[in-house]
Amino acid sequence: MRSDAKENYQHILVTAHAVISEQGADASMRDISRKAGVGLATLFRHFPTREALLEALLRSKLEELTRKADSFETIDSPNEALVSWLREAVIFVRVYSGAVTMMAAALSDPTSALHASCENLRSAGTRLLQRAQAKGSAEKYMTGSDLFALIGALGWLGDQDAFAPRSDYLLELIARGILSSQPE
Amino acid sequence: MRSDAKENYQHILVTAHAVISEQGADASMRDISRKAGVGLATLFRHFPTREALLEALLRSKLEELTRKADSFETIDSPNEALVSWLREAVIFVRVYSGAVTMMAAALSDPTSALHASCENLRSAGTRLLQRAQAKGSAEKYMTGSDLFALIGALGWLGDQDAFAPRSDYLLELIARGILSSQPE
DNA sequence: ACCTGAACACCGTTCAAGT
DNA sequence: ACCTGAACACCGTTCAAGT
Repeated sequence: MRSDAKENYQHILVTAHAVISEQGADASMRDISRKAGVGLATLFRHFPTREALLEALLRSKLEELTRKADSFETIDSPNEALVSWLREAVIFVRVYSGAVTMMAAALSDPTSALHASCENLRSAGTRLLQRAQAKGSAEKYMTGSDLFALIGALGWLGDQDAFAPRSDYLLELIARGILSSQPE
Repeated sequence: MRSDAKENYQHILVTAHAVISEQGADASMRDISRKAGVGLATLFRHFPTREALLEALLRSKLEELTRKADSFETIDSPNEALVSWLREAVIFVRVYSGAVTMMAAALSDPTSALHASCENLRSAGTRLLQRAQAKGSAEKYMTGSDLFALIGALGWLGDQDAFAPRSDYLLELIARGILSSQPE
């Protein structure tokens, strides 16, 4: 990549973070390019889709969350490990309002630039869930996709002004639903 | 209203239902007006906002759901009454994809044409919740807004292709979270 | 190799002009 | 009283032309 292109790339990322933080994941691409002081076509060559831009913005944080899932496996209580990671995941998907809906769409669209990242997140959670099913009290019919779905639902709650103040309480309520399996 | 205006009004509603069923609650207003064979300005005079159009489309079903909440109060088990109505409510908010997000926004916007209808839905659910808290095992710190929030979250799940097939299972899981209060 | 402005086909909103 | 076409300021996408 030529050095002017590299500068543009970085500058677009910084500006995009600022704009999307303020306006949400469906912010105007034109607006981002204007505020980055770059031609609109330049933005689209670096990031051919909105998903590609979001993926670049989220990549490092997604990897961090995946690593965290691994490290949480060392927590004594499998139940507590699962719920603690769920809390972290819900905080993460709320970085940008509307991001979680885009991530959910990416899961069922293999051509999305966000698809692989979301798959990784799902499989990271799956390991914690399976441990809590084997050695804890997690619902035994639940899948990694279900866990992702609940992260999504809680993220959506946090995006709604009317519900955001109660999202922590509702996370704990849903956690009780997850952990309600009876020992045999 | 002049008779030609009345005809337009009805015809717009029928067409809007068809278009929004297919494309979701964020379908193009221009597209609706074109398919209704009516000037775009005519659509906007009858329904000054998208919310007003949605409200007109949902009104009768919303009233039906409110009545159903009343009749469910006669069900013996307060827990079962609450969860049965929750199931009905989740089915209802899924009539149009994206409708539930619009309803959530309407709750915290008193100027929205949908605001009153959503308030009514919330208070209908609140009565069933309070009965299940007093005589059943519903979470005692839960509010009517929380119940609406969970309906919204489950509706959102149903709007996502990746999660829709599991939304019934996840409803029952969340229902367990709601009913997990221990008798004292 | 990289960037840009302009064109294209859309969108919601508004309003002067028609019947 | 009611309707309409056109204008306005947007949007994402594409592409010929510039350096």
